[in-house]
Amino acid sequence: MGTAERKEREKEQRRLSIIEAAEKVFLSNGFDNTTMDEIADVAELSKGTLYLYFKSKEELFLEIVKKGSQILNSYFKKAVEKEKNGLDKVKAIGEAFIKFYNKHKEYHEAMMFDHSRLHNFESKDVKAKCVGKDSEGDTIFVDVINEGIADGSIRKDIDPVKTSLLLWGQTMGVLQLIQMRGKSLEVECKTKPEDLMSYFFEYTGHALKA
Amino acid sequence: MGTAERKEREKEQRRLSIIEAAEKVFLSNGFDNTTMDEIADVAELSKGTLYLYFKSKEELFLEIVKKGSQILNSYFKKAVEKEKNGLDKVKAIGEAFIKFYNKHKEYHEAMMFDHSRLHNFESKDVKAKCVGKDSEGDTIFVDVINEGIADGSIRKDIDPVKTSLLLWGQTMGVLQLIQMRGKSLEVECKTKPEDLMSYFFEYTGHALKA
DNA sequence: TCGTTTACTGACTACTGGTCATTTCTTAAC
DNA sequence: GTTAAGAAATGACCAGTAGTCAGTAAACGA
Repeated sequence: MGTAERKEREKEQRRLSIIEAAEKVFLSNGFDNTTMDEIADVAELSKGTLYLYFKSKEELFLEIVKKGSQILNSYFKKAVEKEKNGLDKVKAIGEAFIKFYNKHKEYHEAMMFDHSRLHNFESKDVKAKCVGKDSEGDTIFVDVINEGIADGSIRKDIDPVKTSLLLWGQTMGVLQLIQMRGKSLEVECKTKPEDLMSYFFEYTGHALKA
Repeated sequence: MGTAERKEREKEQRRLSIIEAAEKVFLSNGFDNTTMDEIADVAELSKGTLYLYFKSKEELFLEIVKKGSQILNSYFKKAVEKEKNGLDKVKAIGEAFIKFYNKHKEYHEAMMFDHSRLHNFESKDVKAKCVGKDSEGDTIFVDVINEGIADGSIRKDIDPVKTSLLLWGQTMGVLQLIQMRGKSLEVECKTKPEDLMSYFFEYTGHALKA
């Protein structure tokens, strides 16, 4: 009989509905201003039940980070398809990042938060990506750089792995700077976030091109 | 009579001793794992007293961040003195950052934490620095880049202000990546943190040099 | 129908940032 | 030396919240 299977499905369904509820609350209120009781309310369950499905508040939060990084990843894949040479693909990835940042600011914020606070946790998707691998084991960044070296659009004396690490770190850093100093940038430096970003692309292009 | 002055001094002294106690606890346990009671214990005062001198736990924490960024600043100043041309000074600043990171990991961590979590607070020293100004109003980064352009060591078509913002953001980002992925870097990418950093310098040199 | 397993509940605990009425100490005038 | 006013410090207390667990309800199989 399919009872066991049905139960399995229902359990998974419940799990997903908790994540959905958590997503709503976390993304609109942030980690610190979200209570487990609130999530339980939205999920129409008691707090205790949440702990049957997730070990802790942080673990539940990580599910949202994971979703965000999956979305980001799909942006990357789409961006790469359109371009012909390696260097353009690198730029397209950068632009995809910005697009993601603009369309999903809440996800981005959650991912940043995770990045800087929840060290102790394992989030394969996010962790792996900055290392050049996404959740499916692809090495988008490294591949694209290698492609660029092969097709002559990227200079030959760079190290693909190190460079992909660098680009990831740099992009995160610059975005973080923009996110936090947005207003003071304009006031104190007369620099619009978009301008700084496109300057960053230009700079990176210059650093990589053959 | 000097009573008032003496009281003033004593008050300042108390303030400093609270900061000192807070520093010990924050730097060894981190923000989240530190309680105000613990700080009060170390300072040999009651918790209530802490709140006579500091508005909140976060404000007290910011004092530590401030100290860190003052130390960092002194590293920068020293680094710049030694070098002759602009590009070398930029590199020296980068190396100073690493030196600071290695010698004062706990401060660096505190500063990172502040950066990513305590948005709402004003920490002039830190905030201003990434914008090219330190607490005394100097614009070390921008100055150094301008110097490099003038002496011909840095290419003329870069924007000093935007570039200094970029370099700051990038450096923070790369360091953050190293700090968080230290072990997995070596395992998954066969890349030592130091190697990645020196590669970063090389890369930056290439991007800036005339 | 009934015993058993599974899912769920919500009152409870432990902890902690922040408050404030009360106590203790200091000072200066008499 | 005494005392009253003011300053400094205290710690019991409050409110909020992550996480627990004994107990209840529902689903199931016999």
